[in-house]
Amino acid sequence: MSEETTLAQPQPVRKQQQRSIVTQQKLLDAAIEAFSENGFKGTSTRDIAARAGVHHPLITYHFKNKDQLWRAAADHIFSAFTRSLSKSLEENRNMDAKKRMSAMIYAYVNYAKSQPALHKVMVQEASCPSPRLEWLIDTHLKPFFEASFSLLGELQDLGIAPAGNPALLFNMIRLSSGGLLALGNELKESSNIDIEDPRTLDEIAAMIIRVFLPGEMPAAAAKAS
Amino acid sequence: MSEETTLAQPQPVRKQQQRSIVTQQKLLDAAIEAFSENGFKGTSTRDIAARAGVHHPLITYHFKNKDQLWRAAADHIFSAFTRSLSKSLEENRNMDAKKRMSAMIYAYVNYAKSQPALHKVMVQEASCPSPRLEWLIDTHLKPFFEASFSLLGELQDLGIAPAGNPALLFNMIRLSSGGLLALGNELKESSNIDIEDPRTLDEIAAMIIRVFLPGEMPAAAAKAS
DNA sequence: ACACTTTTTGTCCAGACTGGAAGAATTACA
DNA sequence: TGTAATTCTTCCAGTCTGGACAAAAAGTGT
Repeated sequence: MSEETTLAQPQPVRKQQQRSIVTQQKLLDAAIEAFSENGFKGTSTRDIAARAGVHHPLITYHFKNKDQLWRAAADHIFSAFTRSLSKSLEENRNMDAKKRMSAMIYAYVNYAKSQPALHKVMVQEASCPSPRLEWLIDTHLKPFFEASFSLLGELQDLGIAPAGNPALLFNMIRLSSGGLLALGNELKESSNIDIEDPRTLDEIAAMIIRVFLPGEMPAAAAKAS
Repeated sequence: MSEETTLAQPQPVRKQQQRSIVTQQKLLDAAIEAFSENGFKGTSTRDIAARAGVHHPLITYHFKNKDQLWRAAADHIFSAFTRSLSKSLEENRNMDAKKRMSAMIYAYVNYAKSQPALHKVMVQEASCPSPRLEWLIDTHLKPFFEASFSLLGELQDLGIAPAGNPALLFNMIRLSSGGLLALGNELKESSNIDIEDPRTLDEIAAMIIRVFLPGEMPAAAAKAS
């Protein structure tokens, strides 16, 4: 379920051809782009096919229908996202809680920049309850969120993060990074913030840490949390 | 340009009829709802008309076309929004800077709850540069944003708000309130946050103030900023 | 080289879409 | 009350939608 290739066909007798993998990848990339620009309803399968440089009936062939294509595309970016964040947590396993959280914030900001669709898709789907939204939350968001809540709780106990509902706090962090970067063009015009400038990304991450994790780690707890 | 009624016709010889005003209002409300759910491309004029309980050619009659209807609808909520925030600033003109900013945050959170379209529309339009986006920024966002930047700068000088680019800081505040509330359904599922509960709104506003305005006003500067 | 499978292409469909035309109904005002 | 402007309704044309299908092409494995 969580991997691409061999999505539509039940059990291929022969191995999947290279060109088929390429087509699927092109369709997924195009789908992410299109869906994040125009939402699910606002995107036509023909538009996706055109962006991918491919004939539109190939969508039916590879992904069965528009809904399945959406799921595959969302799965694609969200698993890459959680993979990237898990990796960051993994690499900093031995660091103290503040360093771990900071590293995660940097990872979040960078991934959100490279894939703003991540947040746009959420906003578009969050409008009204839909099977797509539910699937997305259960499959990708919940596990990662719950881990973050507890890490934040830890930081609150240490007096590093401000008090209050950690879930709320986490979502504010999430919006200050992912939500901010999703606004892209608007920020340039309205606030003279250029997210294309790599220094801006560091500035954003640094500010999030300054704002949401203002405390310092006590020397005693600096090694193990 | 900034007011509804008499949008399509050049100069009506007779005054506008009551039923016409009602129809326009119903169409505007329906349009806001529909556009915020499905984006510009994803919304059909027929859908809007159906939500408004009105025949679809009335859109042509009252607003000329889909694009003009979008502009009228956006104008509607954004001018109500800036009006609401200006009122808050006005009422607290004599208070100190922190109180003024706090009041604005409360106003922002409350308006974003009652009109989540405000933020959804921005995210949907921010995807790619569009004449609609530019118009929205120039007409409604920029004036209000610039006032906020300078108020925030003031708070930074007083050591109340964290240091850094005030424009960035302001946008984080904006996303932590408006962006958060736009996620509505998702938060309930993913983070067990119920934005329908009025206490949640207070909790959000209080947390934003705690996080973004952690300093206290110096006694000397408490009266005049 | 061959038969057989996977992948792509071209074409078609029924329904929904936008924008607009034209006439009927309603209302304002003298 | 009569009539002319305003508002609403009914229809149509041309385009786009998601999806279906057969036939062609390309690749696989023996």
